[in-house]
Amino acid sequence: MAREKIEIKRIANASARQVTFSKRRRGLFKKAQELSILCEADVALVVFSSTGKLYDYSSSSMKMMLDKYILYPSSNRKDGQPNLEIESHDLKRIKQQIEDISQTLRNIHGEELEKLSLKDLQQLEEQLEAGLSKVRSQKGENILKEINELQQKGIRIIEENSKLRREIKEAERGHVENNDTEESFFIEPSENQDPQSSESITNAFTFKLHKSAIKDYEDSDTSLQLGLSSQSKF
Amino acid sequence: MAREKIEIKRIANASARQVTFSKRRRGLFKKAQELSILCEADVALVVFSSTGKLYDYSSSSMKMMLDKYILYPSSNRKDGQPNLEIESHDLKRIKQQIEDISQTLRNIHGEELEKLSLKDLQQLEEQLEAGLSKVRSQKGENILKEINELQQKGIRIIEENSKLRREIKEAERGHVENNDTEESFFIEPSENQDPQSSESITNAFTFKLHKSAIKDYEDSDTSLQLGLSSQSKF
DNA sequence: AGCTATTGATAACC
DNA sequence: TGGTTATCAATAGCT
Repeated sequence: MAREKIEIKRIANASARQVTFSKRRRGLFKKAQELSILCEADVALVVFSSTGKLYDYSSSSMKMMLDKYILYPSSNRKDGQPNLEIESHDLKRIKQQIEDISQTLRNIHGEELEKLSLKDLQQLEEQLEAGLSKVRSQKGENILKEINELQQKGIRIIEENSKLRREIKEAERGHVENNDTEESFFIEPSENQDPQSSESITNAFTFKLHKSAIKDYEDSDTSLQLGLSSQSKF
Repeated sequence: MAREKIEIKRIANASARQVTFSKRRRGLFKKAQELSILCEADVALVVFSSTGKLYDYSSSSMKMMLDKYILYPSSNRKDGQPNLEIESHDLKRIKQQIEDISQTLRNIHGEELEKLSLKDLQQLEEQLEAGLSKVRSQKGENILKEINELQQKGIRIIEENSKLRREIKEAERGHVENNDTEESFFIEPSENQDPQSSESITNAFTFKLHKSAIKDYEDSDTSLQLGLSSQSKF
């Protein structure tokens, strides 16, 4: 219904097809709505584009429509046979799939293993080993990352610390009356006059953690867990 | 689109409404089909007349369409909120279950670990270790059980063997013509006249397996895997 | 995303 | 329902 008559067959040109889809889809939905209003009909329309996108319309709730459709007596149908296996059939299959997967999951957690053959157990063991290996590897990466971040943070704090100490020295040399107004960061200058504890508590902790972490990580990937697993996500 | 323009609202006259329903319904179904053909779209259309009569069309099978619709990911929907209210009852729960299980399963197989926090990874590792431990334990039990069965079988065959040998001796003493009609079981009597190889090959294998299995199982639970994992279920 | 010449759908009538 | 026809609505090809 336009400049030229077109044959009803797949439109070859993809973009032309997309345009036509948009236009005709709108028209179809409009007509569906008009029918439902003019004639008091219940209309449900579901369209999937060739790319899988969903468009739907229902004069009432789609749930009600589908229930109505599914429950429509098969004897009154023109297409005769199968009607409400719609739910039973596929839902059953899906439920079965979930059941199977759940069983696998239980097995993975070491439950209900009695039902498995030795072959199954062997496969399961290999799966778990592979997964465990990957999990540990990822954990290792995360730990290294965390350590790195802590290290960077430590370096920044040390620099800050040195800077502050320099400022304090200068301050002590001259005007003592300014001591309290000077902004202090992490380290209270008056408590850091012992040269041997020249790092703040925070710094000391950071680096202790760093050193032992590196060491512990290299020969055991679990020793740090308690200390680090309570950290936030990153 | 006709002699006069009409307002889109319920047609008061019942018979006029019925006529319009027939005509427009046909038009709607035609357009639905054209859309599906022209644009390679999947279209499903369900119409109930005001009297409750059902008319439906689907470019593919209606069952397939509705499944597709019901399982359409809620996140991709345009109508936003309570999307698949169709989700009759369990469907929502089932979908959620599938999501959860799939995610867990992927994690267990060591996929998509990047999204997990160190804490999550730690928990996952512990889960996998626990599961692995149980799987190995069960595998050990199964191995012992299989060994036991093989052992019992071996004993039975040895007894059978002895019995057969006794019968052969008796047969040799008397009527030799009966030799071929006698049923032989696992062991061909004529090939077992050497007293030192008095067990059949099957028996020998069984007991070799048994001995080494017990030994190997006690200090390593993997050495037997290749040999036994190809056995049938039991 | 608009425009418009055409085709297609259909309201009123039979 | 089914058919006819004057109109209105949808849209194909362009821009």
